[in-house]
Amino acid sequence: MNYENLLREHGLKVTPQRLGILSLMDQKGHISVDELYLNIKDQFTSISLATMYKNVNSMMASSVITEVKIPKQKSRFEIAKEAHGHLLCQECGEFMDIELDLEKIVDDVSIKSKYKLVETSLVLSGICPLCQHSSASPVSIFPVAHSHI
Amino acid sequence: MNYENLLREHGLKVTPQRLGILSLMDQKGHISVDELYLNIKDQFTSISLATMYKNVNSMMASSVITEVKIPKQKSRFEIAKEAHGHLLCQECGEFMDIELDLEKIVDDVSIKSKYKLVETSLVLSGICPLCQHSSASPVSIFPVAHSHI
DNA sequence: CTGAGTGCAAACGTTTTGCACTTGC
DNA sequence: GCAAGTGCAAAACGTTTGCACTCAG
Repeated sequence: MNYENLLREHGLKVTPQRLGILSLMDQKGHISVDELYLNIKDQFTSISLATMYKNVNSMMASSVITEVKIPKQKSRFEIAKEAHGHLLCQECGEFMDIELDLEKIVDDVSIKSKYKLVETSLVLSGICPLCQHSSASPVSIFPVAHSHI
Repeated sequence: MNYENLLREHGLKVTPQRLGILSLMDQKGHISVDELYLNIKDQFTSISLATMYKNVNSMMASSVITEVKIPKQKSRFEIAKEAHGHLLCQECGEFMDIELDLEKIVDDVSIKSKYKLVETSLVLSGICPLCQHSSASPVSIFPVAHSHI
């Protein structure tokens, strides 16, 4: 993915900090502001949290990235892409995209409500296959558990 | 609805404050902590915000209420009920429940991902019928706009 | 060159915590 | 009577802002 063009297309200046943020976001898929900050300090030792927030906010405003709000967790951010859903393991915190075919539901709701729908946000939560078997541990709340390698 | 039993069934003590919170939540449907606090001060002049948060947290922990996270907005809380979705007008902030038939999608995702799904969170956002016609105002961000009477 | 972006410190709003007091059961 | 809940003030967060400096275009 070409982050420079991505930024330019949305009218934002290209800075090393922004490139770092986007590349990290692209690698990790979904990431919270503080994870982002912790990780990026390796490359930009003097970057400030304020800069992180300013960039996250400006990139959200220009729709370069989007915020994913997850029940009982802090928001994560991802590079904007076509509509899709998210799947969360409540045990180990694994979090992934899922393809989504909400057309039927969206059409149905549009007709009944007469709303003009422009955005959908779906998060399904449950227990991933690994957590179902391994350690039938009761209430482990993240962060981190086993690795899904 | 019988709030006293609701609390007892979930192992929480019945206090006037909690009854007030639940009744308010029931009336308003979805409400944020500070709206809750503002409204409840009429009845409990000396209630503290800390108590509000403690109660919201304990009732969430015992699944008496659930949190609804909405893109670009503060969380609202509602009394727990069967799975359903939410519909938000981005213009005026109208927010309502919608019936949901996600069975097909949930089944599909379960099979493909092997997750055991236990929770779904869906928010559809768009423009309500009234906002589509009335004032084609550009970027009005809430709170409050016209009344949907 | 100029406006946008950066970094720092301070300010802000929200949520949590510790502690003494009160209340539900 | 005792654990749980309440209220207050203080602390801890997360996020934003103002300002001087730097850098991208």
